[in-house]
Amino acid sequence: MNQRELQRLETRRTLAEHALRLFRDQGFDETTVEEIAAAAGVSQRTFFLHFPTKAAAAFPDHEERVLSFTARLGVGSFQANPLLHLRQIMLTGLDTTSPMRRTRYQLLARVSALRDEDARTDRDYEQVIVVYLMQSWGDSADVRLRAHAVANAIMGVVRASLIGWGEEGIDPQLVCAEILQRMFGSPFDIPLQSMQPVQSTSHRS
Amino acid sequence: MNQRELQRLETRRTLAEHALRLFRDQGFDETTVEEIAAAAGVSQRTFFLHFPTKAAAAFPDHEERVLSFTARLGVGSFQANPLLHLRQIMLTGLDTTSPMRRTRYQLLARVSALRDEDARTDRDYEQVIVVYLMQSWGDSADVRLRAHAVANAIMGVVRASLIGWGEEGIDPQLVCAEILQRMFGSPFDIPLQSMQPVQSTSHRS
DNA sequence: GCGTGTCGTTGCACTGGCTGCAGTTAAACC
DNA sequence: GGTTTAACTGCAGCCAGTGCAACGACACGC
Repeated sequence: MNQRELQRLETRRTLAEHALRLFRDQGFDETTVEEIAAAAGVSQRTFFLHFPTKAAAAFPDHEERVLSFTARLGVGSFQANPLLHLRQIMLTGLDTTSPMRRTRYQLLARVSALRDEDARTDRDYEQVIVVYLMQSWGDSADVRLRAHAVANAIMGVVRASLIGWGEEGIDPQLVCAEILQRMFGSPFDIPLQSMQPVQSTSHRS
Repeated sequence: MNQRELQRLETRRTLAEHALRLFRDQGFDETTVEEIAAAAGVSQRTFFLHFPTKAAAAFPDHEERVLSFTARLGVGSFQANPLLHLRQIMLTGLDTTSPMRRTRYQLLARVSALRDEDARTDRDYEQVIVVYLMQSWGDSADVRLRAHAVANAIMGVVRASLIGWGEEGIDPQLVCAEILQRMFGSPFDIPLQSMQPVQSTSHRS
């Protein structure tokens, strides 16, 4: 690794660190980019060379996490049961060891601008999931829509679990595993394209 | 209705109309608030008296839709099967008759700033759904989390259906009904709080 | 009708996120 | 050692969004 690349990464890391700290200590709206840059010892212009928006500094590892997710999912390889595999990968991605991630999700509960950013990053995961599912399910407008629906549903569960983790410390893996199990276990573990329409609505009172 | 209120509503309607038209014709980023206001014959300052952000002008009926949704859901009344009732209300809310709504969802597919705004409005629905579900399921941190998860999952399906409608004209009611049926029909139609953890992962290949 | 208060609207000045551009410095390369 | 490259900087500027003081027309009580 170059000295240049090293310095660049260090600057980025420092910016993200101070950004999260300032957001937590004095609030998102009350923190200016100028302040973050000053705290990190660089100019405001440099901040925007590293992050496209102020909120993006709170998610500095987003890109590599998406890449890691894509790799672990094994887009390009084939699975006997893609949804089961997907659930497994989603769950193993929920590491609860990093205090920085915890701080981030605690902030999420309070700062709407960060929830916006979080929702934005989720769209990248959604795209990966859709591509992955369509490898197994086929390539049509109908299948694409189902893939989007399933991806949205899964990520909704994950998001709720993570916010619950930030707010109340509930282990996201446990609750997420249980709910996904119920959604995936049946009937979601068969390819949706092979499903027949359901007529009657049988349910208990 | 006052002449004043009438004029105010008319101004708001005109602003929203020109905003959507300009977004569609020349792009979101290429349209300034100044332009929208000028097209509607008012000042830029007035625009921000009617809408908090530029993007919000693309969703002028959001607040009343949430109120209508809340009313139709009957928050405050009790249902034998709340999830079944919720699904019904969500489906009847998917009216596909308004060309303006169609335009909006076509724009959603292209303009990320509007997807952000859409995600933001969805959080209001989520809140309503959570309150509604907790009336039936009880009031604890665990139940709240499950309610959020379910709400996110449902709205994910609805959102995907609506985008599919905008992009490819697929009837959102049909596909949404089918997928929600599969998620709700079983096992989601029993209160989650009464569910037992699931141990084994039985699935077909 | 008439005064008074309310309210939709306006202009202005200002903050702050974000960008384009031209330039400096120091590491990297040959 | 000279050239190229790239991280960083300063500056000027655009645009979204806000606070404030004011204006004018409508509403309302008398």
